[in-house]
Amino acid sequence: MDIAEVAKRSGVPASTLRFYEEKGLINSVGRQGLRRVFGANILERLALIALGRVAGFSLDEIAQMVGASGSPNIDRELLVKKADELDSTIQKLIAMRDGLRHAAVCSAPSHMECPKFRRLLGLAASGAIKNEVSEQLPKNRRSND
Amino acid sequence: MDIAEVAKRSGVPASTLRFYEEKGLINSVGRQGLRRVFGANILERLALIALGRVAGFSLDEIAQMVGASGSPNIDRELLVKKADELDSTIQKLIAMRDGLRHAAVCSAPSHMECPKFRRLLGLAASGAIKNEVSEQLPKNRRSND
DNA sequence: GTACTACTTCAAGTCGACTTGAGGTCAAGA
DNA sequence: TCTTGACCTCAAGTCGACTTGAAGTAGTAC
Repeated sequence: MDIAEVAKRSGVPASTLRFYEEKGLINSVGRQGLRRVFGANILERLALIALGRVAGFSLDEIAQMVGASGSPNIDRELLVKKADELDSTIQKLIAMRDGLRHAAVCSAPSHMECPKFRRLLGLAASGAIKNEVSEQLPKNRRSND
Repeated sequence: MDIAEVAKRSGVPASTLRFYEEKGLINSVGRQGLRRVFGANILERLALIALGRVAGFSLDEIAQMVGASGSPNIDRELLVKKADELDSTIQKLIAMRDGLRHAAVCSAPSHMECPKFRRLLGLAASGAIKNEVSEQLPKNRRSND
């Protein structure tokens, strides 16, 4: 497969594939002239990378886990840790969602006068929600536009 | 309150407070010489901003909602929309968390040979999880270090 | 044999939310 | 009075994950 084929099949832009290769996240099986040639397992590898990104790993972390070569040392402890982090993120987002949903239908003249909203505000202010959440997820990626 | 006081009470660094003021997210009630003087409601305002950030609003969006002045036009429709977005984010994170958690205890010799892990991989590859999630949350903020 | 197109490299730019640094001002304490 | 230290402004830097652009090359179609 050439880079365009991989891009098409995976939805990952060619520029990103080159970038990933440079970072050591993927590699091509060889070249045809100048052009990279990728093996079939590249798609799986890209899926693995996508998975890692969604789970909140940075590209560097992912590179460490999957190495430059195969699909080896995914540290099980690390997985548990990430799962736990995700869990606490989820809890916070649930609190947020419920708060937003209530605020949307709340009959108080202004949100500031709604006790539920104020409680939510308190949560945010106290930092109960604040950090961690933002540290959890990868940066903004706009859908391959 | 001077800026240091606000910083201490809110946990928001002074540099960030200046930045927020510049952006029109907050304003001081006046000056004492050069120094900004903030009213008591600044803390509530900052909480509101923190809340917005956690909910996935950008600073610009927040600025629009809270205006430069008081706590006015928080658009209820927008709240519902954000709540829905949060909800779908939550669903995806839950899938991720469960997948990670399983992978951590899975007895398959390599993750690649575990059917559950491969299913998760498939999800990530298909884009079922992929985007939106990353577009949901604000950028990385390192806990005021 | 030449035009075309899809690839290549490498450097630089982008985005959002801040932080950092240089250089300046001002009120209070020794 | 002089120094200290907390504040000020404004410009520039940072971070991660890419994208974009310029300039070059190589395989294919005519």
